[in-house]
Order: sequence, then structure tokens, then C-alpha cells
Amino acid sequence: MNTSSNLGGRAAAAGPLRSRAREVMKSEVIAVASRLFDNQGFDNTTVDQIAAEAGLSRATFFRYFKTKEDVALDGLNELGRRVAAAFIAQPDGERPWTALRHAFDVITGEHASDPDRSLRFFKMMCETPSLKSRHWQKQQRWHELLDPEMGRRLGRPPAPHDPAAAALVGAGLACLDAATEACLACNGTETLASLLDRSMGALLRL
Amino acid sequence: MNTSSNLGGRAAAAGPLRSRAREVMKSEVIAVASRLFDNQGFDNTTVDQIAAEAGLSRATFFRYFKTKEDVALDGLNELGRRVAAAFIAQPDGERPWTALRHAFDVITGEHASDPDRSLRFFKMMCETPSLKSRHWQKQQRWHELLDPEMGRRLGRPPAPHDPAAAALVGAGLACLDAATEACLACNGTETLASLLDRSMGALLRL
DNA sequence: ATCAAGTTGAGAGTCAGTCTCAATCCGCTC
DNA sequence: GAGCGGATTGAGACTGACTCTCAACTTGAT
Repeated sequence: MNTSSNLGGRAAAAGPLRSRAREVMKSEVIAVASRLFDNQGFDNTTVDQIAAEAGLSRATFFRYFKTKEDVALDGLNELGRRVAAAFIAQPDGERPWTALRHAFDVITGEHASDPDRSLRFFKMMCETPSLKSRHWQKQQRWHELLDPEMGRRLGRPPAPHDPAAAALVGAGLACLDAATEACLACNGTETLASLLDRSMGALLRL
Repeated sequence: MNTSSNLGGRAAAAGPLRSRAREVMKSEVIAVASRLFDNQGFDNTTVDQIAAEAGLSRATFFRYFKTKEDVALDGLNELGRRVAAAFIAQPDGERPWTALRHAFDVITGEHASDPDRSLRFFKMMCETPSLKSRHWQKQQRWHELLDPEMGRRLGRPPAPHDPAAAALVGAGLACLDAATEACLACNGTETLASLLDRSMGALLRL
């Protein structure tokens, strides 16, 4: 239970760059927590337990993660950045909706690379309201990155408070959610990519 | 601080029908809480304070409302039911997207009937992540009512795990959110209805 | 060697939400 | 009108997430 030797060793190994050490710490905590979440469920795992098994104090845990949910959702920030980058990288000739669909291939690709892990994650999220809620919150922050590019692609004069760009991005994210739910409902027998094609395609013929 | 006289009086007045008394109690608590939220902000108001001012114990408060957020969002359940009813009431000849837009007039009407109160509510929600989060959760439950009707209107053979209906409803709700944000951003100078027209109209030409 | 800045653990405190238990209130029956 | 049974309440203990403060320690630069 005494963690000082652990901490000393880890800090020495991480050594030079503070930010690097921080990332190492984070991913170790995430690894420990993921195992606990898988074994006992998210709600049945306390922060004290994660902290104890990862070898840090509860106070330090909250210095690394704002909330318990954030341990499980750490990847979403970078994922959002990657989706935004992919969106911006789409050719200008592409229609906005199609460009957004292609940008989401960052996500479908992530799913395709390890469908089992992905499905387990979806399942945990659906069973855990607080997690789903926090997931949505983090996804909402993607708007900050995606809306401006969507506005640019719509090519309108920058209307003062035009909700069109935000509406399109929000609709895209809603399609993503619907596809995710469907993917979970059919237990992964259909790919996320094909379900997303159907979701976003359905909006083409309103 | 002693509330027994209050309670005795209220209970006696409510008398015959239990469920009626329950509604009266709820709306009184909501009134007290709304005042506190307006004056001090949502996060700065504790459940103990609401309970004390409304003349009931904290335990009883949680028998009436699952969470503190639910006091502020009590109306959403009935609002969802009304939107669903309006959606079902649209003529079958209407295109699904247009029918959904018209169903949302239940909400735009609510906004139009008291724009100031509505704007204050939007503002509190935007300033309070836990509230926004819970609002989204409650709105997600509208899917249960809206998706089947949307599926019916799409007139497809009931595909096993087709995400189309959920995607359309989710997209509609995203447009509603975008319109709400825009309405708050322009401080109510544009009506929610016109902003919703622009949001949902933008999806017609993808 | 030392000094300053950053990081940590310990521990107390706040608040939401759950649970149990005893007291009370209600309508009902005898 | 006395008592009975179900429902509602308040009191209070308890859990767990999250915040804050403070003293001890580590690290890197001097």
C-alpha cells in the first residue's frame, strides 16, 4: 500500500520532460482504470480504488483527470482534433456534408481497427448515464473546431448569428450517435462505417 | 425553521387525491427553487436550501425529484409528450422532415409566449454544465416517442437495425439546439421559430 | 549546496444522492 | 370513535465525487 518507492521509480524513469512524465502517468492510470471498469463496471469502481491500484493519492488523481468519467473518455479530445484535421483536409470541391462524412472515417477507422474493444466501450457507455452524458459534453466541444470549417465550406457571407453551420455539424454528430447505437444494437454485425453511411445518407433525401 | 405547521396545513388543504397533492407540492418546490436559481445561480443553491425554504426535508425533496437538476427541468417530460403528439398529428402527406419541423412549433410557441423567461432559462442552462447535460439526457428520451413515428413516416419496411429514423430525429434535435444557442447568442432579437427554420432548412440542401 | 518551482499525500470539508427507521397521517372498518 | 394498515414524512447516518489547504518532497538551475 506504501507507494513512495513506486512513485520514486516512475518519476526517475520519466525523468527529463515533465509533460512526457505526465502522459506516462495518465496512460498508466487509464490502463489500470480500464481494467477495473471492465471487471466491475464503471459505477462500481471508486476513484479511491483506481488511485490505490495505480499507486497515487486521490488528490493527485484529480490533478490528472477533472472527473472520474474523464479517465474513460480521455481519448475524445485528441479524436476530435483528428476529425477536425481530416475535415479541413477534405478537398474544397466536396460538398460539406460529404466532407464531414469522410472526416468521420477517423472514427470508423478507429472502430474497425479493434471492433471488440470498441463495442465493449459502447456498451459501457450505454449502461452508464453519467459516462454517456460526459461523452456528449466532450463531443459538444468538437463544435468549436468543426463549426468554423463548416461555415467556411458553406461559403455564405458570415451572417451574424447563422445557426446553419452548427446545425449541420450537430446533425452529423447525431448521425454518428445513431450509427453507434445501431452498431451496439446489432452487436457489431454491421460495420460502423456502413451504419454511418445509412444515417447520413438518410438526411440527403428529406 | 419548524415546518410542521406548514406541512400540516398544506396536507390538509390538498386532502382527497394523493396525486393531486403531489403535483401541488412539486410546483411549489419548483417555484421556490426557480426563485433561488434566478437570484443566486444554480450551482450556488444547495438542495438543503431549497428544501428548507419550501418547507420539506432533504429526504422528501429527493422523493419528489430524482436530482437537483430535475427541479429546473421538470417541464421537459411533458413537453416531449406534447411534441410527440404534435408530430403524430401532422398530416401523412407532409414530408417527415417538414412534419418534425411543425411538431417543434410546440416548443417555439412556448418560447414565444414568454421570451424573457425563456431566454433566462437558456442562459442558466448554458452557464451550468450539469444542467445542460441533464437537459440533453431528458431530450434523448424523446427518441422513444419520436423515433417510431419517424420510422412509420419513412414508410420503409421495418429494417432490423436501421439507424435512419433515429438519425433524422437526432438531427432535428441538433437543429433545435443550434437554434437555441443562436437565439441566446443574438439575445432574442430573432425568434426561435425563424432560427429553427434556418437550421432545419440548411439540411434540405446538403 | 542551495534555492525556487512544481508535484505530491494527507486530511478535512462540501454537497449530491441513498438508505434505514421511527413517527405520523391518511382513509377505512368495525 | 377506536383502532388498523398503507403511504408519507423527517431525522440522521452513510457513500462517493470533488475541492481546498498545507506541509513534505523532488527536480532542475544556479
